[in-house]
Amino acid sequence: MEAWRLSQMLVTLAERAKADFASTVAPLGLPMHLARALAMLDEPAPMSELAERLECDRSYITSLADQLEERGLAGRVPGTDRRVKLLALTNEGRELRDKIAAAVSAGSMMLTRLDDEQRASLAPLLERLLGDELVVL
Amino acid sequence: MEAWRLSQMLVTLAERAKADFASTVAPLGLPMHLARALAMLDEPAPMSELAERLECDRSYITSLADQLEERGLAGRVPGTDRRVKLLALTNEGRELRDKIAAAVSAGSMMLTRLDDEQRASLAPLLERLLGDELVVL
DNA sequence: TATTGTTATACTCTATAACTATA
DNA sequence: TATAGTTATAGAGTATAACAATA
Repeated sequence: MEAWRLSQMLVTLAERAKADFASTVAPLGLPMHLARALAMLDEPAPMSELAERLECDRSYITSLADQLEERGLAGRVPGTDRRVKLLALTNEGRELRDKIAAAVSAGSMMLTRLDDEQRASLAPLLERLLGDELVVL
Repeated sequence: MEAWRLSQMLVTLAERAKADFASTVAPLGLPMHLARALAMLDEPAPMSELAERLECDRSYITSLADQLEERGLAGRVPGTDRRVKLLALTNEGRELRDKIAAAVSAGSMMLTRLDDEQRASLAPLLERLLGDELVVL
């Protein structure tokens, strides 16, 4: 069955893509989950929104936020609704986020294994697979 | 940067593909890692070979083998080298493996979101991304 | 009463190190 | 001495449930 074989490859690729990303980011001193969180903080976002975008529990966002704060990469700022806290990158956080983007662009599997044309044909397929949901790291 | 965006999508897809596979397989009573192991046991294989193919430590294979045995899905059989143990599917294991393949073929993201032509163009790109290593679930 | 974030806790997956048996 | 598998243990990542503050 073709779908079965594709699924097998996709799951294998999933493991590999994560390992690839993790090892690209490790030299910058970041575990993968923090790098992902950093990458989606272009603008301050409510913690509950992060939970949605990362598809994880709110309590885990608390833990991520604590770790980002400890490292001086982000801070909690109050929202207008006083129950809400926004997570916002510090200058240091923004710098690191840019370094991550550069490192991944330079060293990831995507660049080393595919040429321009192949990347161009892969993009719309990935978009389709990801569906209409937000495309976030 | 295009590579950066593709990497972001790929990591997101990685999470989703695994969740997709896991939830497809869950109704059959199997956690994902056991389903993966099952899928690569077409023929009896030394435990150390499984460790290579799953890219994990040998000790973890011991744990997987224990779980497969408890469920009556596979058994350890001695190899010619008496240090080696082969892991081999039972009949029950083979049946379940076939059910998994059928369920994934019928219900996975690959089928529901892509048409035949798109799947045909995705396959060679995935192969390229996976490189020359074994393509295994 | 419903929602946001926090705390405390526990579970799953996986690795490391030390060990046994065999080569 | 080196290799295959096992055992005991530990860590990372993440979830669940109960809770406080605010709406």
